[in-house]
Amino acid sequence: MDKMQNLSKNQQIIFDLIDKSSEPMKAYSILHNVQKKGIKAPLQVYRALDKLVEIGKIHKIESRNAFIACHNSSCQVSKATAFSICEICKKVTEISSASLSKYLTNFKDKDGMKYSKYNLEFFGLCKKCR
Amino acid sequence: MDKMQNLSKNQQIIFDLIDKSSEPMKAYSILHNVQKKGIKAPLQVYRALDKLVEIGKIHKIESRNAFIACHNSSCQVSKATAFSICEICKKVTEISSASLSKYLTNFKDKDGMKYSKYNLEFFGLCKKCR
DNA sequence: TTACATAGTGTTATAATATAACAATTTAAA
DNA sequence: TTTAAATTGTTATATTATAACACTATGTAA
Ligand SMILES: [Zn+2]
Ligand SMILES: [Zn+2]
Ligand SMILES: [Zn+2]
Ligand SMILES: [Zn+2]
Repeated sequence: MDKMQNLSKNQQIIFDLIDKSSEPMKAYSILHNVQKKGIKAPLQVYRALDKLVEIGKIHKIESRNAFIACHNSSCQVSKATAFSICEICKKVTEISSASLSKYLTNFKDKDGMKYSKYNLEFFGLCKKCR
Repeated sequence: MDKMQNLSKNQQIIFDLIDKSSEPMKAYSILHNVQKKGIKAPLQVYRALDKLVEIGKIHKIESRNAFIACHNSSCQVSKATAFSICEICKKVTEISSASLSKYLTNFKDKDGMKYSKYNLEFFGLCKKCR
């Protein structure tokens, strides 16, 4: 539930790698980078990724099949995520906007349904690429 | 730009199938269903899907790798999409909310950046599954 | 009409992403 | 300490998506 829990060996290795990376990392690129540390099979990577996503240490960028570390302390453990994605340089940034998360968390559809979770991906050109 | 343009043979076959479906369809399930109509290879499916997405006749549900027909005449040609997804029955519905699309289309991040496109996926339980 | 450009098709092969199944080991509680 | 839950290791396989190349249809403009 919180992000303080201890990670297992593989989880820690993979989290450290993603956390250091300046860009979202793909599963097989992660695999490549941790083979020298003894993680040899895709499944070992995917299992760690699943857990890290579940506890909110990382997020999956669905449109890119890639993973980034969460740097947003207020993000509700992977339950409410928003990202900006540059269509040229592919830079991905987690958006941390109280008003946006408030708006979406409270959003009700036509039937009055409220949602327990959302993922939002914005696309455009980043500062550098404009 | 508009949705009125003529579709090619393969595009029409694949659009008709997705449009008739009550749920999002996956590429290889589509392939399976159109083989009797002469579409034999994955690439034929993916090319049609790419085009249909581009012109806004269908949308890709990124978290599911599946495709649904657009039934939202006001949706800005795949540039601004929102869906609700039931986590039990997997039912997916395109959300058509003027206030939501207005809010997101006008959303500016901390640096004042406005985005040209977004995709939002809400998760929860649908009416039936609650 | 002809020439040209653009979009679409068919095909084979292969790349990239992700999970199934099973056995063993470690860790955390009761 | 015993038991349950989580994690690991491993092999094999399933699923999703693209590369490369040759050919065909369609629209447009001289
Ligand atoms: Zn986060
Ligand atoms: Zn950029
Ligand atoms: Zn739509
Ligand atoms: Zn449901």
